[in-house]
Amino acid sequence: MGCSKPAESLPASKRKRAIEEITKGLQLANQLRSLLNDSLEDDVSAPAKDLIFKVLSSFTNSLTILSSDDVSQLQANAHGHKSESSRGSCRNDISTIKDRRGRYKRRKNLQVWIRDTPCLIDDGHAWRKYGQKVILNAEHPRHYYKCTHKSDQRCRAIKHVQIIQKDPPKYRTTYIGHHTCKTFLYDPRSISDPASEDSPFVLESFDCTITAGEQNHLFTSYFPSTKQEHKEEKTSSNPINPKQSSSSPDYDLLSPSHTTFDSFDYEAIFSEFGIGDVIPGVMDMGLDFEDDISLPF
DNA sequence: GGGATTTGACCATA
DNA sequence: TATGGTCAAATCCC
Repeated sequence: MGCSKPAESLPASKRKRAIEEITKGLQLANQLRSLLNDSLEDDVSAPAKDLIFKVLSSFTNSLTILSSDDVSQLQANAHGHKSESSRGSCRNDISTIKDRRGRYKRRKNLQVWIRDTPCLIDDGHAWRKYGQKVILNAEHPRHYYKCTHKSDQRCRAIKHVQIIQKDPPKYRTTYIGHHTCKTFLYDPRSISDPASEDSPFVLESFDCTITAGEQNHLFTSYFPSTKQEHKEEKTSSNPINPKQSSSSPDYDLLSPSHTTFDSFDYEAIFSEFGIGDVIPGVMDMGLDFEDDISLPF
């Protein structure tokens, strides 16, 4: 998470606007980069590309700085929140526990990130599956994951994974809410939490077959592995069902050093290198945590 | 034995 | 009321 000091003095509304503007700038810079890629010869466009690269980096850093206080705010606001782990910890009152079953507040208006990928991706966070549901008119069930650190660090991030297309394979991963856990195993210089991303977006058609050179360039400094995630993805041919045995070619792509990344940098990196499309989302940006945690915007 | 996954039941929302 | 989201006991696996 950010080593940079957040823009704490900035009012939430202004900060939100600033982020929106920067996000817009990021998109425009991306368009410019695409134009440069299309229209100019390499030797001519190299300086321009370099410039664009710096502009994109600058926007990315700005977003990181502006967003980096989300977690501290969340944790501060979460003070006094009833412990998740206390739920059901006392097994001698089963009837009481059963009575409470399913009593929860459904999350809504959370920030959402959607990724459509031809293979499953390791986002660098540890997830625990907590449910699976057959979705109407969907060929494959949806799988529900929450952050492993939900109980010990009250991290509220969850994700849903669903196969939306079989041939060619297409997985839709929906990230909901921000990671508030501090267990980041990655290089803190490079990694920012999804919490840093202030604009929901849809990533479409991420190409898992980028070259090794590109992968090294993109990921080498970014990602060691998450033990649990790595294990999960290595031991499963069906990435959505980790318990099944493994030999899927798709899954071979999931070397953690190559595919582990955080969503925010995911956008930044792939924007910068022109891999995959970043499409701004239109989803509600508000937050409505069940324990009244709220982001400043 | 402890942590992760499975799965049926319950609840919220449209 | 149908559907999706979450819970938690049972089960599995290392």
